[in-house]
Amino acid sequence: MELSTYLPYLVNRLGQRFVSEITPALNKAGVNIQSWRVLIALYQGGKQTVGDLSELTSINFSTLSRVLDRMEDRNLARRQRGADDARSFTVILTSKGKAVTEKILPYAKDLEVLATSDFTEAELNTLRELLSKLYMGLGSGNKVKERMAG
Amino acid sequence: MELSTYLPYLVNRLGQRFVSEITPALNKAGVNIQSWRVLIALYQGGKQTVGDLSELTSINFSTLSRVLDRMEDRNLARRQRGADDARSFTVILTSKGKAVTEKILPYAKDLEVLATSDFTEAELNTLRELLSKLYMGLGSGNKVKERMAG
DNA sequence: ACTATTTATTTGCAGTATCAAATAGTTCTG
DNA sequence: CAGAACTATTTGATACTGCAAATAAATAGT
Repeated sequence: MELSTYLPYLVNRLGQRFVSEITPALNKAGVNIQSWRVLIALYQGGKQTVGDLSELTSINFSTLSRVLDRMEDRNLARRQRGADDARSFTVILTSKGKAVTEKILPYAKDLEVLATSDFTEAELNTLRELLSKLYMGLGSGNKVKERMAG
Repeated sequence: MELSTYLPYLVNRLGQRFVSEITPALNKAGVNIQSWRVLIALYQGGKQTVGDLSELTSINFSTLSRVLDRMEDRNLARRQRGADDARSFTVILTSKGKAVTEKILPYAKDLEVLATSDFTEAELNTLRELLSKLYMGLGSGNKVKERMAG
């Protein structure tokens, strides 16, 4: 086990670093990392159910439920009973939520731009593609689980 | 802000997925994800101070302190006053810690192998290099912070 | 229509994380 | 070598997370 080439290790440490780099900007705006993930997901993806939001943000649905409580308390988002299916809730950004998102967005963009200033466009595209491919390859109900079970 | 190409997003969801894929194997062995990170770090890196371990595992030092408490309770690792510098503690794997690590290791390796079964060797190497390069580029005291401050 | 099953979300609870302050030990400076 | 400044780690307080069970609504089978 060579840690320095082990993908879960490489991905985890990078993710942690992204979080610690963006955190000061989030603090200034009074939101935490999870709320921020919800904010951009809603900002970009538009209103969606709690379940879809959980999938999109990779936040456990039970955790997400409480993140949404806090966001409602702070008037960043609202839940609305699903019109078609009353089991579900549709989550929407409030205008304050939108404003807060737009305040943070420049920092978030800068973070990526500056972090990749040594990258060529080709490298950037390759990295994005490989990260997506790997994510897809790890989807639930796949060969990993099958083999693990044995 | 296109979420599907935003690196912090791509990295976070992949990291979460790695965690959820390895978790069943960890549960069977009675350790959580943080303890597992410490275990492999010690297994591969040998004994080291709490601070070095925090750096290597990306676990907040204060969190790590308590993770180590639990690991000592479960006899997976031990702290030893630093010989040269008595402020520091050297953390070492116990034989039980080593055994548990070796029990989990095959699953951890499989996880990576199976997740990348569609990858060519070249793609794998590229991905690892780019992840490392990005991590290095985000190091503390760098241009990101400088520009963020302005 | 009536009960069983499935799906979406929340909640109870116990564990886990993080910030800031405290502790303990070291180094630097005069 | 005394005291100030620094470094490594722990602890207190508080907030956050996630599993499993509970709730609530939809759908299926009879």
